[in-house]
Amino acid sequence: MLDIKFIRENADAVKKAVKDRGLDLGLGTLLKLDAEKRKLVAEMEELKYKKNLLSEQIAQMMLGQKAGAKDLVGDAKALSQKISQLKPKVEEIEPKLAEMLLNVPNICHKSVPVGSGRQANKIIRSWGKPPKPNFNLRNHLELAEHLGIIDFTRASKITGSNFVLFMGQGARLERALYNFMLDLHTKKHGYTEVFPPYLVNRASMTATGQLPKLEEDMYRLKDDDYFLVPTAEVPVTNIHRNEIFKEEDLPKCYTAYTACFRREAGSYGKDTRGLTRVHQFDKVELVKFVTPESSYDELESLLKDAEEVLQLLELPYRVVALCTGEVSFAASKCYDLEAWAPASKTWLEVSSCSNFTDFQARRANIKYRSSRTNKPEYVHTLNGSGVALARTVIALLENHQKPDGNISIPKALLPYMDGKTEIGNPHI
RNA sequence: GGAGAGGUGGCUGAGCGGUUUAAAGCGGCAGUCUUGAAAACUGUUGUGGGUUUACGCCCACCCCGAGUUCGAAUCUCGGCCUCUCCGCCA
Repeated sequence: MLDIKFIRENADAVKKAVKDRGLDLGLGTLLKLDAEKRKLVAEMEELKYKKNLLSEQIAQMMLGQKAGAKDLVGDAKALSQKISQLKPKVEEIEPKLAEMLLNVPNICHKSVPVGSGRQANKIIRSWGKPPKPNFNLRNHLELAEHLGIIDFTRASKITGSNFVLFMGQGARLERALYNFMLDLHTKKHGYTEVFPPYLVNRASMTATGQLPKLEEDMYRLKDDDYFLVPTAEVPVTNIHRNEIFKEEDLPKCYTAYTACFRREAGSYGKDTRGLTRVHQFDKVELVKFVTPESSYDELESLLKDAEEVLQLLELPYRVVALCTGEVSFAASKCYDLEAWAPASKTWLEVSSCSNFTDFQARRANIKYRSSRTNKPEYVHTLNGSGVALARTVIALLENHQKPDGNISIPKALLPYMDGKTEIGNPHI
């Protein structure tokens, strides 16, 4: 959420930012409602002031056992009535204004390329070389079937389409991957490990920006109005909702493994086969709470922490800076990490590293006591996948396959695979 | 799930219709004293919003939301959360 005061004073800049994202919001209406509301509130507060004065007089007269209080009570009553006539007008505007405000996106950083669509994104750098084998590569579906490590058919029987059932070495690989990532981020990169609830309430979802915009893409438990986490970003960022940090406690860095649940509504027909777009996937997430001055530097280091996962897994990837049209609603700047899948011949988005500046912090009311102003100021929040598993598994299978269809395990992962150097079909 | 108790400022804790603009203590900050520090003493000390060139003034906030009243931290109703006991349970 942007500061309404900021929008008021920088209307043109905000309008341009919204336009750069390819959105069309009635900012004029928002500003008009805001002005209208302030006028009404000022009027109402003036009346309240008078009423409070009268009440005080009445109190003193009653205590002094003086007569005449009755007349004043009548006056006060009249004021109360006037106030209650204004109240509904304000209450009509408030929710409209709040909703409009929640739907204004963050303003992109000046370094973000202006444009819309993937083609406007900017490739920052690439790492690793795609394998050039002298045999025919199998895609991840063929490999999964060959090795017997993923059973999509039975997953559909158990739940429905686009769910995954990892079996045997596949399940083992999944566990190895997130343990490896958690160890890397806690031991080498200094993040604190957390294991949060998988269900969160509406306030938490609103604070990180999933609501109200993306409600249809979330799994919701109607009896309790709880949501299944679409990413660990939600529970982990909300750890500090309505809190004030000491400046010396920043930056605060967390990493968390959770399953992630997404309905993927509106993406029917896209990536319907395999692991690319599934309703439940595993992810290790990185979340930071930092001072405003440091947030863009922290974004770069967050990105490097995520990149190292792919480097150690020996997966070729590229870093993409998203353009204004592609940066997510709550973010001011975002890098995607895309791993190369050589058989599918596609770049797979396995990580998204974003700086949300004070956008989430304002919604979530997360502050720190600044030594500069000695007042509570909003922190900046960042998060990134470190990394998302299902798609990383695609890249891992396709890049590390051998001519016989077995998968060689990268060195960094060996300690997590009981020393097994490859995954093979146990029945062959 | 059932019964009871409770949720007050950074913390402890009083107040249970109008001298409360929320007592007192602890903590924090500033000053006096001191070579320096501690102690002691003095002062100060929340958040959000509106308005003002500014000093300031005003409104709201005692878990959240409605209500009663001229007036609510205090009374009523609904919700959320915490603790204790019971039940159920991996």
